[in-house]
Amino acid sequence: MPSRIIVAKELADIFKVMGHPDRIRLIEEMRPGEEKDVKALAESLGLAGPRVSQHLSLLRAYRIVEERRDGRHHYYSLIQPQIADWIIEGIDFLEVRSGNLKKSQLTEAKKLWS
Amino acid sequence: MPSRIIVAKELADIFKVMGHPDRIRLIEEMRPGEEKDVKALAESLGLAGPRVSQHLSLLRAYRIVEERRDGRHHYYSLIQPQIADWIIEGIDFLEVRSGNLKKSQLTEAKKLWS
DNA sequence: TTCATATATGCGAAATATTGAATATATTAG
DNA sequence: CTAATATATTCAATATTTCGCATATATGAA
Repeated sequence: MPSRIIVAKELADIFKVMGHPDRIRLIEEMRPGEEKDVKALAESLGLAGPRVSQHLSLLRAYRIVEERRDGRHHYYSLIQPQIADWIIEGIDFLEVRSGNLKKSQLTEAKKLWS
Repeated sequence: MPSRIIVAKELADIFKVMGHPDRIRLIEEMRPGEEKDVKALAESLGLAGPRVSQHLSLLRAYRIVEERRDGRHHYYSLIQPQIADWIIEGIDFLEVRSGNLKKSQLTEAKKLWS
């Protein structure tokens, strides 16, 4: 099988993993090299614990995050912190898109995440 | 609604759009500023016309590609050609992932698409 | 007009993803 | 040990995507 097809498939897989707003926010919450436990992540996103845990286990399955256990706390961090920057670069491609978001929101989000 | 939530949602949307191997390959086929018609795209990917047309209409809905009609040919091109480069940068995050792909395949795909 | 080509759209079935709730496990405190 | 906390896993309902195929439209050729 040609390498392009394989690589396209693998790329599609991580895009799919990141194709969920909660997971994007989780990744950005773990910005370089902030490690956080599940409860802290759940609270800052305003989500239920089990949901965050589910998202994290998917991110872990795709080796985007890793887990460090300390007692009953599970601390998560990005395996490749640069992935958070790469996602932020993607914000540039939103500008062109129609209507429902203003340039100020894009720059604000960029700032908050950087 | 906080800008981070809105932007995360919008980012997730384009990630979702790119979360399909055919669409990634389509984008890379239209590399800067190669415009191609549906038949040419379908042939180089080895896919049926209608499938490619469906993918393209999704990419168009998300303003990733634009269409130029000339007679019965519809030529597609990237609205923001840099998006193809950005996707290629994402290949770096695949290296860490387990097993089924070799470093040589990653560099080969990168080369073929660049 | 009729035919062939290029592309788009609609449809239904199968596969996948998301959700919230319930339950399970592991760890520490008392 | 028991209770409480932190996290993970499972389950079923629902929603969304994907796929292949059939059909529709639009253009140009004869």
